[in-house]
Amino acid sequence: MIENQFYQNEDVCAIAKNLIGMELFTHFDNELCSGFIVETEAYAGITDKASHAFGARFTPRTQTMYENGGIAYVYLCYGIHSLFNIVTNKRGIPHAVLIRAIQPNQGIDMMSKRRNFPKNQLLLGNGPGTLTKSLGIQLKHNGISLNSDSIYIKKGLEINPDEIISSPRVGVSYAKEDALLPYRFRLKGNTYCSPAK
DNA sequence: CAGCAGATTGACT
DNA sequence: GTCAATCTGCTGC
Repeated sequence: MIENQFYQNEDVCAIAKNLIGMELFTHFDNELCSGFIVETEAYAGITDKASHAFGARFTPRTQTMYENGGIAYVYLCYGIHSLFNIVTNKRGIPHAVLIRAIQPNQGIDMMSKRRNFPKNQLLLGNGPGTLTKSLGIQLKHNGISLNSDSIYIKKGLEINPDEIISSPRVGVSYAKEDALLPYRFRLKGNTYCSPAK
């Protein structure tokens, strides 16, 4: 089990990187499912324009991000898709790591069932909206502890730091401000990563 | 209070 | 490649 101290580190990017290769478990309705995290994205709260907490915005929806690290932040995007985030840092600092893709490991039958048996298993976890559906994560799990019986994370694959690719959203001079925006981390050569945008 | 954009996905042209 | 589905929260009237 991962200690709360890990989640409450102030370096959200380091956490996003360390989460690569870890195994995410869900235990709902007596069904155990898990997958290795192969792609994450760090959201550095108030300095990240893409974050809902940019500019220290505080709404009923985002208040979960302001809690202590180590809980889940499940957000409904476009009214349809649940996005699963891991809240990091300490209370009052809205940092989070979005899980963008997983590689299914345990309970694949159950995940397939939830997704209505897709032909390709890659589809089970190759996007932030699809992995939540496969694992059974729903809006009502917003704010749940990541050390609970329902959702928890363990050390999974041993990852060589060389195998983790980080991709800043931009790398050019015309957008200095945006150069600090979301850091994406992915497992090199892993086919389960989400579609690049 | 009406209108719009967005951390997305999947079905259809 | 294009577009609808559909919710939250911001902006402007």
